[in-house]
Amino acid sequence: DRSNVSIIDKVLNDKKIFTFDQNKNFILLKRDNIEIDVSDDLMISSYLLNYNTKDDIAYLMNSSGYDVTFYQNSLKNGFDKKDILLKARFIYDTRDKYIEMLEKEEMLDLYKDIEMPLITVLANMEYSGIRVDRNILKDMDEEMSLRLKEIETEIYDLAGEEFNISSPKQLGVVLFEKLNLPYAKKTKTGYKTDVSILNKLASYHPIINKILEYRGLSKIKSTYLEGLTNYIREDGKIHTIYKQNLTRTGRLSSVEPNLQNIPARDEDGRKIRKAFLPCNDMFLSADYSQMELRVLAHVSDSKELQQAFINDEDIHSRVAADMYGTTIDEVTKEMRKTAKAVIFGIVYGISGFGLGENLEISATDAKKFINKYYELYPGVKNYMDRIVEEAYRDGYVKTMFKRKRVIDELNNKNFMIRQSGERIALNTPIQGTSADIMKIAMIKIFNEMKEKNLKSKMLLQVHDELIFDCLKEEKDVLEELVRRNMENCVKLSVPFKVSHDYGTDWYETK
DNA sequence: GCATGATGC
DNA sequence: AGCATCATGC
Repeated sequence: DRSNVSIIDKVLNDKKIFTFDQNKNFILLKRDNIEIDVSDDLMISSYLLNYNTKDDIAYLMNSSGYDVTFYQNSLKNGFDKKDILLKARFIYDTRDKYIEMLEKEEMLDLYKDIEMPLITVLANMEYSGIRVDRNILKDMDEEMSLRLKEIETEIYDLAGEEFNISSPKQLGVVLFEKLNLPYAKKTKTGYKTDVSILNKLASYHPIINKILEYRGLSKIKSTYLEGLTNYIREDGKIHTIYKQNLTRTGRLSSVEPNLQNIPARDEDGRKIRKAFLPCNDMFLSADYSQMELRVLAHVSDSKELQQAFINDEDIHSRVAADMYGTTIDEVTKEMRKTAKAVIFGIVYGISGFGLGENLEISATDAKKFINKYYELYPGVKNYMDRIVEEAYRDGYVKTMFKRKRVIDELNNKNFMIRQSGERIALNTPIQGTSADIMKIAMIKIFNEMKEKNLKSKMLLQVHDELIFDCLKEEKDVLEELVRRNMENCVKLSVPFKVSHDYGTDWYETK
């Protein structure tokens, strides 16, 4: 009921305000040009403290003895006034307790200096939205329908029968029983038919590449061409929602739609980006290069890795040269690719098995690469041993900015699950610290843009990348401001490097 | 509602 | 192999 909404800012003007989900409040009130200054948000504090709150305070309250209606049910059956009062009372009554718990966990700074200020930044990005041209998507969709129809016919011809290509179950039967192809691997429900399996089969039968193409194109059609169109609003824009209380590492997630997984690598898919357009003159995109590896170099205090970044070397080539005992100039594409896979493995908390799968070599050979890497970068090895030991001792790990993640997997009876817990312990401080730093950069950039009264807007965040809708007269100021804040908001033992690009659509903005 | 498989960093 | 979201089949 918005009939009395205009009195809200008068009533709340000089008060301290505690909320649950200020982002939602912000966007509701923004329509009436009301901006209130919120001091505490229970959804955020409970998230940092590892409570399961989702987007509904009912989860939190009902797990401590209340019986309030879940938001989804209230939407269906109407809101009960008593319920609303109970929730408000709960927010007010528990505020001090939650602040105390944050302080005890050393997360008060994280809460006050990062997560609370970030709410406004995200709400503004969501409110701005990004312009998407539905006609571009429609044209691409029509072309895609034709291509899919063609491929479909070719697949039926090659298979000698018609079947549902989108059903992994039916496809498995065709490939492994009818065509008798090798590498048949079972899942619970049938045969595995994912990319890695199909790639191995490509040289055995021409149907395989057609299936891979069909899978890729139908993903583009259903999720992006059709999916995105459904989210274009009256204003011609897509307004994604950033979830600030979901991931276990501190990253954001993006939903309805997810704008953090718009195709980038595959050329066919990448074309989707042509439909994303600026409202001002152009997009500016700025991304951290090798963010997680730089964070690893810092948290592990690996002098060798740090030196490579200080020298601004191509890190994958550097590691390849060291691993194979050559100079950087002698590194081949294949050597670099292997080194890159090993480095990824390190960031994800390596196992010989996992790396072997990825490189399609035996686990034993993969383990040799890993050992070689440890020899070259003893600091990284020490870090990995230390963080796993600490995780077993404490039951949790923390990021550089004290974000905490409890790892229950480490107490599991199952060896595989404990191993997975060790990988989580290795990866979370790296991924989480990167997320912390990106959040700090976003807040600084947002505030400085506001201070300087810039009309350009921050629109999207994709983990290590920010996208702005830029006015041409603000181009130079914005570019300098963004780079300076991203590179300098946090000082590590290695420099951060930010690269940027401009474009009149998102496709052009490499 | 779960499993599978596509997409991103 | 770490962290995610969405579409589809069954």
